[in-house]
Parts: sequence; structure tokens; C-alpha cells
Amino acid sequence: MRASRFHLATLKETPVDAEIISHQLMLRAGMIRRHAAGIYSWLPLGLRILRKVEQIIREEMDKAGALELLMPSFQPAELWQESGRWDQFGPELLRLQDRHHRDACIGPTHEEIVTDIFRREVNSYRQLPLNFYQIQTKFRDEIRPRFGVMRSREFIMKDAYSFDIDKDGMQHSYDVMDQAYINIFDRFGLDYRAVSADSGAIGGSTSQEFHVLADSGEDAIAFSEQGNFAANIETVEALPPETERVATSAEMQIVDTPGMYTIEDLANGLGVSAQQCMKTLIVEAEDGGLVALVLRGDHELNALKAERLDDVASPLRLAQREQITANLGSDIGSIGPIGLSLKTIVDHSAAVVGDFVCGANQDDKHFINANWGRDCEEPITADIRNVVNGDPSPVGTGRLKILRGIEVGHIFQLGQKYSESMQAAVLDEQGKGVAPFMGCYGIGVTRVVAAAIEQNHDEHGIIWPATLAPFQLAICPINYHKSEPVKQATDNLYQECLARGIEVLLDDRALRPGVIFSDMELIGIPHRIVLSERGVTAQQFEYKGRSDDSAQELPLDELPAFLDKLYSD
RNA sequence: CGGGGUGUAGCGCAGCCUGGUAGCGCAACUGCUUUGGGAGCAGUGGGACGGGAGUUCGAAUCUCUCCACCCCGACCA
Repeated sequence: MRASRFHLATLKETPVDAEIISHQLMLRAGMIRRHAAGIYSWLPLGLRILRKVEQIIREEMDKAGALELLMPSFQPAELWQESGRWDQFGPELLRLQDRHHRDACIGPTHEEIVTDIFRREVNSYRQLPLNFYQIQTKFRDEIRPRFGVMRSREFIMKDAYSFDIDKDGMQHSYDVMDQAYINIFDRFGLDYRAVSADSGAIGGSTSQEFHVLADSGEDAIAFSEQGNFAANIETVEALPPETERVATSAEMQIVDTPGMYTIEDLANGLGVSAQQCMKTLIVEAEDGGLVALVLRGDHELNALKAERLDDVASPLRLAQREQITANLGSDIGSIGPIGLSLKTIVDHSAAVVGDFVCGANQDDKHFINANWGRDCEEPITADIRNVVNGDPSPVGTGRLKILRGIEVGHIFQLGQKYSESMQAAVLDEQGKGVAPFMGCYGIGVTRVVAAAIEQNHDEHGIIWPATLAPFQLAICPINYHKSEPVKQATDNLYQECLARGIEVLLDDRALRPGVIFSDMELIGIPHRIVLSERGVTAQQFEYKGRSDDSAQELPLDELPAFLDKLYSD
């Protein structure tokens, strides 16, 4: 490809509304353009990368025996009513009517459609197992789309659905997909982790998420430094502390703490550690009242664990400020477990702290040297916090480490939820109708692209892994339009590359070298060859890998061998 | 949805407070010079200032209204 004939639409300035680095770089590199909130076009450069991701997925899915098909975005309401999700789904589901006032939606996922296909097409257990997949545009009407294509409303997803006659079959199909996903993510060339996850409302016993590791990731994942335990932090059990409660010493006292509302204020103001302070959260109870949850000041509440408690409303809702002041008589910031007239549940690790600091349930006052069992009743304890760095692994040995990740893949077992509700049955060996066991496997194709950038970039721009790069090689001639020797050497090299099937971008634009270099670095091409008059005269060319510190000069007659080596890697 | 903010040229912004008919940088186009890290000089084109209504002799500027977009929204208790 000649750059003069390609739509290279790089921007020197960063558009203001791009918050995260991948969004900024995708706009600056000219990969995407926005039309409305969460709605993007993919320009030719961006599409080349998207296609790379799709192709890798397609090859591995095919290899795993899945069959590609293509299902519609526009989906009739009847199917969603059959599965029960027409009413269950919130405003994320974009509903509309056609000219005949028939209800429909733009598909956020395709369980209903694929189940409809299955029940029409498949009658016998002999046709199983079966796995249909597609790479297709989805629409989810996010409340607040953000971060470019990372959380957009319209996006491309690979979704696959497996069908088996029984649970064992489903497990097998799931395992096959698990391996296919490992193959896919390996080929992406990204640093990722497969982690066990909450299977959510959809049900099913087994569920794994695939996260691309990046500091900017929205999810926290915990994994053991020994062994292969890895899980989304929201699912990880915090083991009860190994330490005993420290023996009590001083009497409890009440102190003035004006203006200290946060744990940080309190710890600084009183000269104690955050661990020594109790954080008391008031949430809505199952019966409509309120419940107090107490954590160590340096710990965070885990919403999933909390809402699983019998007394706590699910989903978890924090009490409104007015509700608290009306019921407890003190403002948020001065609430504590001592003398509190609410059901109180204390995290295991908070329950072993002695001589702690907590709100006194009077504005601007806290207790110090408070102790469980002495100054109030022995607490009811539970695991309600997120694990932190250094916590023991809940399975086996080792300590936990917390990393941040971007969820780009999710595989889980659906069971018979859709096949039963939509009456998709096949005949088994006895000629009896059986609802098949399904599995569901997604990869956010557009999100993979953003996640790759989020993980691989520097101050000059994107650094693509070779397998995702839009072009493998950039040829940068200096004075292509002025110097005949440079033009000749460049054209020769270009032909040489084309003959070898190398995806090459020849920057033949009449621009100054600095501009060319900056653009090629911004769009992240892994390899760069520079041809200058000086170099060509000396029978040399210059090579630099995108993340190399410096360039190297090599003899021109070694170029063909060099290309062979580069291309074979 | 609640709170905050922004809409002026393709992009980034100034002008608005204190009304008088729109400007800067980058980008684009033409010419000359320059050519190893986002060049210089000269010139050119492009915007009824988000839409509507109002106040006024006169509105980008003041008022009302609609729309679009951005940011924040449990770690504070």
C-alpha cells in the first residue's frame, strides 16, 4: 500500500473528549471517528486491525469445530417474550417498532435468535454437539457510553453458542472453547489472564472471563503467586484473619472530630492508621429497613458478597443521606457500631481489631479505644470485603496479588435456560424430547483493539503486536520525489515486499522525514526501513523496530535475507 | 436519571462579563525555498457563532426554551 493512496488521517492534537489513552490514540491515528455518543465509524486503518482480530478468532473457532453463521441485529419481540427477557431486560435493550407497530429490538446478544434457529433446524441428538458462532454488530444502550470503543453502544462481538444433549457434553464443549480462547488470546500477542468469574443472573455453574492486563482496566483480578488460581476480585473469598484480636487496654473515650468525615481525615487527624478505623456503611435491608456493614478503614466493601447476606437487600443499595440522618440522628461521617440501633454485620478482619476508632453516632464525634465485646456486643461477622494484595489465596497456598484487567472475553454454561423456555428440544436415543444444554462464549472484538492499545503504547503512539498490526513494515524513503537513487531503491524494495506477501506501507508522501517518522510511530507499525540518498550511496539501509531504542545500519545487499528473517518470525 | 460543564472553520481555542456584523494556532490549497524527527516565507479558501423564540436601531455576546455532547455519580458513612 502506498501512503499517498491510503487515507492516513492522523491528528497532531488530541481531541479533548478522549479520556483514556487508547481512545486518544485511536482518534489521533485515524482509526475511528465518532458520530454520536458511543457510535463510531472505523476508518480504513482501524478496520485493518479489526479484521486481524476477527481473522484470528475465525480461524481458531473454525479449528475448534464451531460453525460460522450470521444472525440479524433487528430481532422480533416475540422471541424475547418467549425467553422472558423482554420484561427482564432494562433500558439497555433498545426497543423499537416497525411501520406496522410490531415490537422489536436491536440485539444486544443472540441467545433467542440462535435458539430459534436451533429448534427449527435440529431434531436429533445425532446432530449434536453443535456450536454456532458469528462476528456481528451488537447494540446496548449504555447509560453512559465512554472511553471510545471500550464502552460504546454499538460494537462488534464474536458470540458463539454450543448445544449438547447432556451436562457432560456441555462441559466438554465448554472445555473446547476454553482451549480455543487460550489459542486466540495467545495469538493476539497480549498479556492476558483467564479468571474464574461470577456467572451473574444468567446462571450456570462455571464461568471464566478473559482479561487483558492494563493499569487502566475497569476490573480488578486477583491471582495467586503460587499455583494457578485467578479470579475476578468480586468472587474471591477473603479468608478469616490468622491473627487474634489484640488484648484491650485503655478505656473507650469520646473525642471531638470536627470536619473529619472520611477515613483518611480521621486517620490523619487522630494520628492512627486507617486499619485502626472502622468504616460503617448503611445499606438497605431485605425487609425495607436499614443494615449497618462494618469494615476496616483500609478495606472496600464487596457488593456481591454483601447482597448475598440474608439481611441485605439485593441488589445492594446504599442508604440515602436523608434516610440516615432521619433514622440515626447523626450525619454520615460520624456513624459507628457502638450504640447503633441497627442490625450490624462486621467483616471478619474488622472484628479482630482491638482499640479501634469509630463514629460515635453524634455529629463531629468519634470513639477511640473502642473494643468489640467490651464496649458493645460480640459482633456478627461475615466476609463482606474485597481481597487485597497479600491476602492468603482461598485455595491452596500462596498470597494474592491484585492486577487490573479489561474484560474482553467471557465463556459460560447456560444449561437449559433458553432451550426450555423456548421449547427447543431434540429427540434422544429413546426417541424422547430433551432440551439441549447450551453454552455461550463471547469476545468483544472492538474492545480487544482498544485493550491492545491500552496495554501497548508509548509517548510516540501505538505499539502493535505483530499479529494485530495494520501493516507489518513501513518503508520510509527520504526525498523520494527528489532523489532518483532513493526512488529506485525504494521501488525495488517495495516490489520485493509485495512479492513476498509482506503487508507493507510505503510512505511516498512528499513530506519531511520527521512527519513521516512520527506518523509511522503513531500508527504503530512494528518494523521500519529508512532509505536515504546518503545510505543508498553507501549501499546501506536503516532498520528500526517500533520499540527498539535505536536504529541499525545494514548493507543493502543483505536486504532480501533480512526480509526473509523478519517475515518468518 | 441526579449533579457539573461545553457547544464559535476539519481539529484545538479566544471573543461573550461591558451588544456595533468574527479572530488565533494547526490542518487544507497555490508558489518559492528547505529536506534525517511534526520546516520557513508569501498568498488563498473556508464559519448566517448548536436550533428556535424574545429584548434591542443592532445579538456570537443579554433573556427564555429546546437539542447535542463531555465529565462525575458507594469507598464518603
